Amino acid sequence: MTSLAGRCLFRAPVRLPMKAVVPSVSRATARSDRNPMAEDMHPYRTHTCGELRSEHVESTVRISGWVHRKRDHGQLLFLDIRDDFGITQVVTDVSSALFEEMEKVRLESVVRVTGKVVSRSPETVNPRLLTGEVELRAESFDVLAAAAQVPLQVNSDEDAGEEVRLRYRYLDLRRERMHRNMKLRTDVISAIRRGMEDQGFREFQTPILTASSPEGARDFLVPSRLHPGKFYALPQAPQMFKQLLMMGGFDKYFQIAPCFRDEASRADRSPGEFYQLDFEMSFVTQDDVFNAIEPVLSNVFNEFGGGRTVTAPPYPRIPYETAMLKYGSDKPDLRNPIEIADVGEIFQGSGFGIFAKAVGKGSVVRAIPAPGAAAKPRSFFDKLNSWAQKEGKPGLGYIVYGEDGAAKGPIAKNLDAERLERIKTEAGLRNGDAVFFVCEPVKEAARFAGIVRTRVGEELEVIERGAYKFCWIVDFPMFELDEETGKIEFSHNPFSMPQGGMEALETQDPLLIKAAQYDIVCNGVELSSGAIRNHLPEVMYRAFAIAGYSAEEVEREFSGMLNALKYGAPPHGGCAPGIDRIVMLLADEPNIREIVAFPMNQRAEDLMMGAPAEVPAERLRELHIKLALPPKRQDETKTSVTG
RNA sequence: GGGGGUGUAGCUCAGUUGGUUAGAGCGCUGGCCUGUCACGCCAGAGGCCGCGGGUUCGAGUCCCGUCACUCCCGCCA
Repeated sequence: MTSLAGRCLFRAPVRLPMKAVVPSVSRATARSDRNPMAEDMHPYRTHTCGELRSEHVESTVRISGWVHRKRDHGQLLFLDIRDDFGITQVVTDVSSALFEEMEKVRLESVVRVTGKVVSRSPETVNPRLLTGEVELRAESFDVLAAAAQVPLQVNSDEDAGEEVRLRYRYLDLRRERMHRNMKLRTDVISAIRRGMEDQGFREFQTPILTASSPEGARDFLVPSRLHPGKFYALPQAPQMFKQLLMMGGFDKYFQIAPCFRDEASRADRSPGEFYQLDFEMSFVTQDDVFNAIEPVLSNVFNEFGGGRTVTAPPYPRIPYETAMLKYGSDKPDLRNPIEIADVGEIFQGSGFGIFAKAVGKGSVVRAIPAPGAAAKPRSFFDKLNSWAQKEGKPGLGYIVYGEDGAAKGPIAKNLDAERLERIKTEAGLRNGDAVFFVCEPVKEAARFAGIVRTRVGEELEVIERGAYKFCWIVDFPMFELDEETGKIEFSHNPFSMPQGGMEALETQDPLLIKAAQYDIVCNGVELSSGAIRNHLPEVMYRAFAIAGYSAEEVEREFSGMLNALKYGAPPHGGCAPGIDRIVMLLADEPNIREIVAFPMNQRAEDLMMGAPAEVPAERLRELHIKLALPPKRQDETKTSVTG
């Protein structure tokens, strides 16, 4: 925390119209000593608003900044002047000719104050300000840029509505929280760059105007003036380019890569565009990839995580199937100590008919331990039961194991002692714990047990705070069955190497083949997915054939990539953690827009710049585009263009 | 595309069972105040209660529609 503040304070800003942003104290002092109201003083400032200390007392200085707050005592006036570096209190009184003008100035106006630094009397020192030991007695005052009444209060923590915040983002960015978040973001990104470069990665740029990719999300299209009827696409990720760089013989690539997807937004998913730490390495195994990125992430999280504990490398590696069973999710939050157990077999042929019958029909039973919940009142269990009913379930059965070891509850009555003991063992329960049950077909059982695990963890407050818990989810299935069409599809990235290579593709049940595909997860947030890539064209053809693509189709869709593979591609792999989500975790913000300077709103509109926007008919003509708008609103139909 | 929440002063919000002139804090304007640091005190301006329709003697409040913002599902290889 303190290192952060220090960094912000003394970092050299880029956009300031002078050489020495934080001029040496002695120089500034010496100058003003020669000529107190120095004409050769910098036109805007000799010091920043976060800089003045006791040692500056008696020197004449100049600061510029925004009027953060006014305290008008009638005969005595305080102005807090704010800039990127801090706040300095300026004082004047009625004996000064400046008093009237300073009293009138509106909040958020940009002003310049020249005057003498004076020390504050001990009882008026403000320990919460970096500059709180001193204040500036104004000897000259100018409004450099007057502010209109602001639509949101910069000097307040009170949350403004998001629409207002986005429309006036430049004001929102002045506020402390956004200012802190944006500085964190830039600092995190430069730390990541340093970390990657230290590991021997080189940063490359890849095209922004590229070809539409047939798989995955919808892409944004860019019309071509020179090629009527043809479109570029913005990259959803530089996936193919980074692989092509490997084939170009570069050993280790990375990029803070902009990615564009025309998909709906979520709180943790920004609409339109986001950034990935995209990287790729040649001649590597999965372990090599993990070993390369784990220290970079751990270092960044240790440096900027505000003292929270961080998983030390190597991170736990959890097979996909295990994750679905034990956590009911492929992005488990390991801060929650609860682990789900599979107990369907124990209910088979038991006296608890509902579960016994369902298991006979192929359902499974998952046990979700509730540590210490035996001490909870009946209402606790009732509350969870009615919550489950609201989620569309018949209810949420449970057994309570009392401190004396006796099993209680409606289900317990129908189970014999041996089964009750086996459940206790299988689910890792102790006396004083309770356990909830989910009985559903396997996929739904995993999903819902995962939700119950989270809910129970929250209710019992057993989720560890102050920690970043990382893990890898590995061994994703290569293919999956589309439930509607019954067809086999790639379950993730079609360019991943199937585990077992060609032999596996030719001899195994496709649905049992695992891919060399992995996700990195932190605190239940999926940071990225990655893979060891398929670098062999014949294996690629075979994999696509299983997913129902003919060789011709593959060649048509992926010709650039396939051709490159035919000229000797190194075995390679990589990963692409999301920068925005990393910063979100570090800033402890629940919404991704809080860590993006100029985000679009949920409907992918930029309210400040007015994007997207209609364009003049002339531009459309030039692009050979004719609009065919939906006949929804009358005022919109007018804009359709012929030509 | 679907579901939930919200929409009242420049900003954040309150507004009871449908009942007189719609309130508060901050900001804004004016007045008082020489040591505050979220300064304090007094006064004032500021409202198409998102918009349209309906029910009613009467609607910020109830109903229908619509728009906007937001959260979630679908989607995001």
